[in-house]
Amino acid sequence: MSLRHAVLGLLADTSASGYDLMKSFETSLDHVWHATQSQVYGELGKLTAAGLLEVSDEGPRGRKEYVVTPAGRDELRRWLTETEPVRQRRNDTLLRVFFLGELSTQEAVGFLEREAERCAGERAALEEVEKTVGRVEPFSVNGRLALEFGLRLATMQEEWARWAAAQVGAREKAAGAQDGAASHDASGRPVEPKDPESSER
Amino acid sequence: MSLRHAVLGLLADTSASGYDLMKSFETSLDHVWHATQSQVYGELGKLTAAGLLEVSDEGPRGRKEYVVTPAGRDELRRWLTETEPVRQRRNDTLLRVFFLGELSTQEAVGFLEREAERCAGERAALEEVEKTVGRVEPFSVNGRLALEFGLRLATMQEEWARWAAAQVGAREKAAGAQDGAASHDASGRPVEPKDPESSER
DNA sequence: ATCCCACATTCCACAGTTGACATGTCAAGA
DNA sequence: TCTTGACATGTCAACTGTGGAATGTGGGAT
Repeated sequence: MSLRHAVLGLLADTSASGYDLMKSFETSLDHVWHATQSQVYGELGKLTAAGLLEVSDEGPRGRKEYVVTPAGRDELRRWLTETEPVRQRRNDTLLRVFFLGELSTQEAVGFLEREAERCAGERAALEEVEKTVGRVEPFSVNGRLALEFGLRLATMQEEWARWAAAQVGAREKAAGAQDGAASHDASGRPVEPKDPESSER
Repeated sequence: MSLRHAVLGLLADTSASGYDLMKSFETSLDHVWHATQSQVYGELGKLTAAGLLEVSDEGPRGRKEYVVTPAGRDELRRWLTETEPVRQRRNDTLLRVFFLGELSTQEAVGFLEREAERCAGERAALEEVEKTVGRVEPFSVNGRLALEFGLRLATMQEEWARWAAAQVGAREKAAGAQDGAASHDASGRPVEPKDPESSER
């Protein structure tokens, strides 16, 4: 559902072609709202049919320039002010954490350490973006908010993964001769207590 | 794709019926891997047809008890050790952050403050779980790792949202008589710089 | 005996996502 | 002139996800 709003939002200030929008999705929004060609062109058609967009111009090569209609602008505002963000309900890494008991402690620690390294790499990349942005041009004010989120998230995840690796590694030491038993909880089931929310927005 | 692995993982230690699995998804895994009835029963059929599960028992009311086959166990291990977690590529909240410029500063601050309150509530709920778990029964060792992740995530998100609200609010003050201009960057487009990664795993 | 709720399974129509495929045009460079 | 890569659009089939609906059974309480 938010694809339509992403398209409306991108067009809110500047009209653009489908191809331009694709570029925006690839460069700026890829990790905030990934969208494929099929989706974007499909959505443009739907939004136009629904009267939320209109074709403002046509150029060479079949180019169509889209602009938001007043109805489209209203819909964008309605979405922003009257609906709640949809929370994410799936997290592949955490799913795997639940089943780490299927692995040896060494393998489990390895998984968590790889995760930490991946996050460290991501944090470094974001820090690089932060530097570039500071030097090159006035950064989008809202883009900077999102960048900070990404930085804090990467940092948090890295720290958690390192902590988790240390926890799992420490269990091996404490378990000593009871390695097999210590990899599982009392019932051997990792799913018995109420699961913590790990939803991400 | 990970639904199949979630099912395999849940069955790895204890055989269960489709209905039991549904309960596990609802209670323990709902925020780690949400799954619907259609999906679970559908997947059970596919996994059984593929030889990764088998029906070990049948009971009253058409009950079928499923157990993982050796091939199923191998597939679970392969997934855990040979594939990387799929990263999330969409985040509704951050998408909205990109378009906060469409709102008044007051509205934008309101959005961020509501977000912070939601996260605070989530953190409180997780802390409650943490306490309950400490008192009631031995908590799954891996479940506790996930719980800690959820806590850190909620905390990080709350702090970020409060920071962001303060940033946006401070811009209003600094802008003073230039309120309209200050809500946008130089070009009025929130998407120009390379977007920070906000992917969540 | 009857009722009701939990146990238990199967199925549906629709929407969203993926990862391409396909075709055509323009403009710059060789 | 020809080539090539970017510009530009549209479409497809398969899969996943959603939010139910539907049907039937067992067992405990009244």
